[in-house]
Amino acid sequence: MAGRQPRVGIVDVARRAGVSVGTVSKALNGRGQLRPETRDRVRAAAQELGFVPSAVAASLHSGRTYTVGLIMTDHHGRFSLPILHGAEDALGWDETLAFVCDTRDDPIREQHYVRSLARRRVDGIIVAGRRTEPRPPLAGAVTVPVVYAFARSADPADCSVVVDEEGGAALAVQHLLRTGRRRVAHVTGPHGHASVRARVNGTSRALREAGLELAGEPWYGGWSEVWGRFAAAALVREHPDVDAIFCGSDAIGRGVADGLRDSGRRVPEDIALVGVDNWLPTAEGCRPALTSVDLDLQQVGRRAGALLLAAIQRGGTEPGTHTVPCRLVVRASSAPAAG
Amino acid sequence: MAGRQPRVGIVDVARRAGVSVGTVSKALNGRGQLRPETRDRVRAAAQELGFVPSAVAASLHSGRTYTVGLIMTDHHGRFSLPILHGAEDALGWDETLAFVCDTRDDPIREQHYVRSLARRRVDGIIVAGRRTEPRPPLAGAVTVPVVYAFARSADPADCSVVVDEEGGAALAVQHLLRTGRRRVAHVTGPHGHASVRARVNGTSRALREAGLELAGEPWYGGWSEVWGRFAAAALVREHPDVDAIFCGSDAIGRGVADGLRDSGRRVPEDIALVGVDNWLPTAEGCRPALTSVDLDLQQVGRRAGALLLAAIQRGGTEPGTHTVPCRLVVRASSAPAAG
DNA sequence: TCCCTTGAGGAAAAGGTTTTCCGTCGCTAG
DNA sequence: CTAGCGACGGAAAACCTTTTCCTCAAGGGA
Repeated sequence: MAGRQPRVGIVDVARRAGVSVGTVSKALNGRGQLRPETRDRVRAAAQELGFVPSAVAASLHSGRTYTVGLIMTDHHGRFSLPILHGAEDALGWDETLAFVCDTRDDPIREQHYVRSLARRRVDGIIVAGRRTEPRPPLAGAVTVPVVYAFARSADPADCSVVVDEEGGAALAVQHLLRTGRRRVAHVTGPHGHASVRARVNGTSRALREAGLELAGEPWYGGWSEVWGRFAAAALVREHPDVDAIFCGSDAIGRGVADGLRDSGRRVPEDIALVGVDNWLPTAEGCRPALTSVDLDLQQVGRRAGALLLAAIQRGGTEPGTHTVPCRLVVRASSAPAAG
Repeated sequence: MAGRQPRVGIVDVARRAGVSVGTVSKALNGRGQLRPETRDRVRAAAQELGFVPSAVAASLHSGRTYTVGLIMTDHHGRFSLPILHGAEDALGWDETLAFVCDTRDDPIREQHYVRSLARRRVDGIIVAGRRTEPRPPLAGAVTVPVVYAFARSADPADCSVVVDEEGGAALAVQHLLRTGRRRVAHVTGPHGHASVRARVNGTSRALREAGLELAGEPWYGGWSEVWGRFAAAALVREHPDVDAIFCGSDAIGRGVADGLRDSGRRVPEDIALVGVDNWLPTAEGCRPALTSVDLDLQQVGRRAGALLLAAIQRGGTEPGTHTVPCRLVVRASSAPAAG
């Protein structure tokens, strides 16, 4: 199909409508002073000819492309796609389109993409990180506004939007306490991870505020179900009186749920569970369905998009790290204790 | 940052290097006849000035934007992201950038995106479907080549790349037979789904070729773990002698695995399991890890990208449906029966 | 009656490259 | 000595809109 017909341009429309090209532009964009009848005639001509104005030419003139780059580092898109959706919402999805660039964790590739985006004159760039470790800022002289989302830039002079992970952890723990739990343990990811640290802090803080403390040390491990299963078995052996476990991820949570069942503990009757990520396939596949802290990445994306838009319009981002709160999604795994 | 300095253009480079703009263009693009010394001088000037050529202006001239649209309909990106990766590989990720458009399953939105892409003069469009149901072709007069990936277009005159689902099912069954299984059952998704049908067909064919037949009817249900668990329990009751189950998805497979364990059957000792999708979080989280048919979507994307590229260069796609084979990824759930 | 104002639409510049077509210079060969 | 050629690089058109003046005509007020 589409046998390379020579594109119909604004001049063709002008000829057909019997007006000048300037008039066509005005008619189609609702600018200038035109008789309604002329406007209609032009619109009709454009319609009949199937005229599609070239955003390329328009960009050349206006200097704006209504285009942004989204640099993502998680190839599965679990974090970056919600961010993209939020950003689209904020930027006006019918106005601004996004180039999605998956760096595949290769700095060289990332550099390439940044250059590519610069050449294409994107209006701005959103960098969507993976886990919330601060990341090195984009290399090279970037001449457009950049907003880092989810993973903040290591340079505090950059503009970043992050999740309030500590607050999210507190939310989880407070919920567990409200359901009557008192002996809360914490099974989480690798020691040293920024988000692991934040969650430990939030957990401790919430417990302290309630006059309690963590049951044992946090259990550091991986992000996997296997680790969750293993940790659950060990945990009930070491702390048989635990009645709630806050898990650093849904995968861990699901592993813990299985591990507890294997150890003869019932969830939530004996032990309540809360995870993090609210990742539906895992949280809802869990037995029982897993209460989870939703990082609200879409909101992160919206915020990032709004900041980027402001930066584009004003020219230049204002530095600073913006924090978005988490939400708790309650499911069966944290139903109040029977007793 | 980026205090809206007036962009350095090719004329600035020309002035600095003491040559004309045409010469700068030639020097930077390695075209024309230039003294090496001139070339170097220009390159140096460009470097010093931090000149970044505008792809917008270049596109305006050449008519190509080195840009494609990727229309996706699965917001989680489980299918479309691998396709995007493959497409990038084929299109040259350092040449061509992709606008990613998530329709959120809204035809209006899709239309909007198509128009948006047309205005931006993308060189082509890839439509990445969800499950492999044929989908209605893009609405409106699309003037650039379109390739449908994963879900074929309902219009056979379009160009589509799909997975050989039937072959994939056969692969799974043949593998089960090779490990010594003889009584194979099939638990799958909703009756009527194109991919469900294809997998049933592939299953029957492979069994027939081995002189066997399916143990009972296929178990139609949903794509969820819950369905898998339920089906497993019912299945062992109704067909106690089954020694292998081919599951229509990894989620189902995982549910089946759990259901079997609950029913006191061991996987793989008593019953071997194979799933479809090779979706790591599910397949590897499964106990035991689930052997799975990998749809090789990246390959689908590569193929689609290659076809699109050819169409762009020649102007117009050649119609037809292209099929990409699946791969089997063997894990613990299908180890040979002990006996 | 004449000037001014307002409404409608045209002409042309601008935006940043690429590319084609020429011109010039320095040589070489006849 | 001159025609001709090769090497190098400049001038300008082309790509497609948008936007800023401008012009022209008609109508209104003094």
